[in-house]
Amino acid sequence: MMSPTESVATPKRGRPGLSRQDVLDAAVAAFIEHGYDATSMGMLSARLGLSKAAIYHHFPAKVELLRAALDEALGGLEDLLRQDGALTGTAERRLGFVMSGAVHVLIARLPYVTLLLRVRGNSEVERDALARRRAFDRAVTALVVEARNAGSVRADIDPSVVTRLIFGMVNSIVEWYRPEGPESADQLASDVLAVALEGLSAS
Amino acid sequence: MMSPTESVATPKRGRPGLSRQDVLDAAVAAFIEHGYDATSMGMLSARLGLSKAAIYHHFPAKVELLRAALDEALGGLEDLLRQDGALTGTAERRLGFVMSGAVHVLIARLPYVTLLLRVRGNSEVERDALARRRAFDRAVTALVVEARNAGSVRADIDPSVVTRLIFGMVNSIVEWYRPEGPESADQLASDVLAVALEGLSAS
DNA sequence: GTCTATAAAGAGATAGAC
DNA sequence: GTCTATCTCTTTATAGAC
Repeated sequence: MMSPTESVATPKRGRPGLSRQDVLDAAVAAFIEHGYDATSMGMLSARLGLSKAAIYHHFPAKVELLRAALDEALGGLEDLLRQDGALTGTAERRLGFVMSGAVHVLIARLPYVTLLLRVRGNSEVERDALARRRAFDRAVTALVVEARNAGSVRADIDPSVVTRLIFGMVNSIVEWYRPEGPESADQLASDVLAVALEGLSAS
Repeated sequence: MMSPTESVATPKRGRPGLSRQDVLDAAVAAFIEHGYDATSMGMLSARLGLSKAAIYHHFPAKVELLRAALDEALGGLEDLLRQDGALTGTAERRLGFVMSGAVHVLIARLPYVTLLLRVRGNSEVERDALARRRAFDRAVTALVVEARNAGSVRADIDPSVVTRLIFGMVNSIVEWYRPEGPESADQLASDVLAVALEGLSAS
């Protein structure tokens, strides 16, 4: 996760010396609470205990904070589709891998994915993110269609409706999951897979 | 839905004469696109072809537009819990009634419910709405627990996790459902019930 | 790496005319 | 029922000192 040369950022050198990552994390938390547009640089500077101007040393504009956050979320999802479990095996197993993997990505990058799921396309950066998200959705729908053709997914409901419902369920986890809570990521991923595949009815 | 005296609003009397409902609908559409806080009175006035000041004739403050919209959504959900199908019959049938009914409320009041689901509690009005929404969630969770004790809902997963996952699926419909699309509300409600109860696996 | 000061634009809301 | 004009505060971003 870190380049050998420790990259460009200087985690601690000035006085307080906030890192680029510190600034980004605070910004993402604020964007989630108030929405990106409604979050002012003044609110960020208050959270960080920094002047507004100092933030511009780390990021050249407000929108670059958003871009960095969304890229973090999308990178995780796109990596998932490139992994072995998403590419080899039966359609059913690949679909299960992607569903479970999406839960893990969502939890591992919770604030970034939360922000991604709230983007509505009100700027160029947001529209770019939406396009990448749609590409991910299309890949998953293709997987559902494959599994359906193989006879492992129910054929009485439109595949894109099934995909939307299942990923609606997965994505809704950002609304309530907290890392300090009782559920582990593995447990939750297994619960999601169980409910998605078998439903909530008692077997 | 209409009082006998046709209520206080004057749908058409001045010159263009926009009704209170016209203003509210335009405001809700804008709040959904940009978020409540990020929507300015100037944007609303531009959408309506009206001056900013004219909006204050219909609503005394920006926050009253939000209050009216959220009340519309919450009223629909609260009514649902008071209906006969939610109060009598087996726990399993009551739960099914509420799930299916929630899909119908969501579709019938799509913009209002969409707005409700985006509220984060950043003002008194939003916190009041969240409290009413939590009360609805608690009632549904209680229904899940009942159905589970009766043996009709799987017991291997925490009831509140099951409730959250299922209503995450239901609520996600606001992200993509369009009334002009191919799916009818009845069809979608039946699809949701099928996936929620039986899962996506081929039977 | 952080600060103060500032510019230029836009915010919510009100007054008072018609 | 809608308008113009205005008040006051906050917005993003920059300049330049330390």
